[in-house]
Amino acid sequence: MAKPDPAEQSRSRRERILDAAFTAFATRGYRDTAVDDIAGAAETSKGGIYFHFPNKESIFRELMQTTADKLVGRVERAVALETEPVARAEAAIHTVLATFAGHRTMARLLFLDTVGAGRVFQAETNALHARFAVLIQGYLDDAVAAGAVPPLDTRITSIAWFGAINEVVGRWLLADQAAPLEDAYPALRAALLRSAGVPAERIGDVPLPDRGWSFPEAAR
Amino acid sequence: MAKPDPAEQSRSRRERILDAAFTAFATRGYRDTAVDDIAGAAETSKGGIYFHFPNKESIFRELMQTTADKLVGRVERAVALETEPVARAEAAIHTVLATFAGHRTMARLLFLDTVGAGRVFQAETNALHARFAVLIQGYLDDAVAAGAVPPLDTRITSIAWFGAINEVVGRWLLADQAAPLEDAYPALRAALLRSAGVPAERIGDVPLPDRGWSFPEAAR
DNA sequence: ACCGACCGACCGACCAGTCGGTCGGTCACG
DNA sequence: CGTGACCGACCGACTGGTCGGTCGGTCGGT
Repeated sequence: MAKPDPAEQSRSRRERILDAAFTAFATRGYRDTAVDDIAGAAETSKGGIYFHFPNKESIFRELMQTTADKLVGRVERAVALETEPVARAEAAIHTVLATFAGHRTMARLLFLDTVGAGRVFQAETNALHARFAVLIQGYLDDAVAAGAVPPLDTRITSIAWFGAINEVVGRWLLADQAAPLEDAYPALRAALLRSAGVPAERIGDVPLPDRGWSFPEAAR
Repeated sequence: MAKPDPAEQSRSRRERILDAAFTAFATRGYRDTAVDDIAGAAETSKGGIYFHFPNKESIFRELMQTTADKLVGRVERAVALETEPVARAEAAIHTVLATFAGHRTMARLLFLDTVGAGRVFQAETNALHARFAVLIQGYLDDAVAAGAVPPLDTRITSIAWFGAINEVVGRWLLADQAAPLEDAYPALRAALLRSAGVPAERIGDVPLPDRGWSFPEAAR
């Protein structure tokens, strides 16, 4: 079957490695994937891998890069089909969910803190997130029950809340010289309350961030 | 100074280890923290640590547990001071942000995928998140410019959007037998659009999830 | 004399990355 | 053509280093 075909074979060997690494990283995580594992799955050897890549990290980087590119591409194409702003946003959200729904491994690679965490801690983290989400869901359920908020899917909403908070805190943590975390409070509060359907009057005015240097790009 | 005070000294040794581990895990991450590091920082020895803890993981678990407890406690206390549902939600959000603002290490331990990821990948992940957030921010800015949405802090909002999506996908990934990801779309879409101030008419009706067995608790 | 707290040298598993070597092919050149 | 120098792709045993966990031993207090 299909004689070696040297050039093609050799060119595809690199792809095979990438494929194998993709699956391995996505399922076992970066840290728990040994280069030998990848070699095995790609039906090659460690030496073969190090012929094509300078080190383990570069494989991961390339994978992240191209995978993210693929997703961004999809989103941008979907968005381009719409003209009305809200419809564009909807298209973006939908594309992301649809893509991940169809490519679970892609999701794992991109979105899970798959880098490093061993199975155990994945579970640990998961439990932690769940704990907070349930806490939030309780409050939301109360709000719905009290009629302060229209009926809504409190489960998804609470997960979204937690994710939003998590991300805002995370970005703050990783920013080199971040503004005080509390500066984010007004906008975050407003976004979350609105997302749960709290009427605008109840939320009140939200100060906008200073425009004109919206991103500290000047100091360079 | 301060004579040994045997009992107290011995009781506090455990605390010292916990403290040292807390800082170490929060700054270097779980994987990059060697037990010897903790021992050094706690001014004890590896053997001393293994006298108090069965293994490295248990130290981490205990830390996560108590830290989360502390935070949940604060939130619940703050919430208990309010009666009106929306005010309660606000209190919760505010408490979380305020706590983290004052305890950066606590935030790192709890919220960063600090488990395992080496510095490099932290940055990698950060860049990835930023990339998507900026993408979203672009769409939001457009929407604001087009008047489809009232002026708002698009930076924070886009971060929140990304976080929300990220979390929803993440939970779906980790769920043992999750409903199709697309089932989450209507609720997530509605939450996000509302959070950006899209008028209710534009969003339309959102089907509620089946109630009556809202959480598969029955099968046990 | 005994015990509980603690010490630190040591073991063994694991793994990224290296390096000497193989092997199929290719390309002058006679 | 045949052939031998050469090369690039690939192999896998090995190395160097790290790190969790162990274990025989010390030591102060009772």
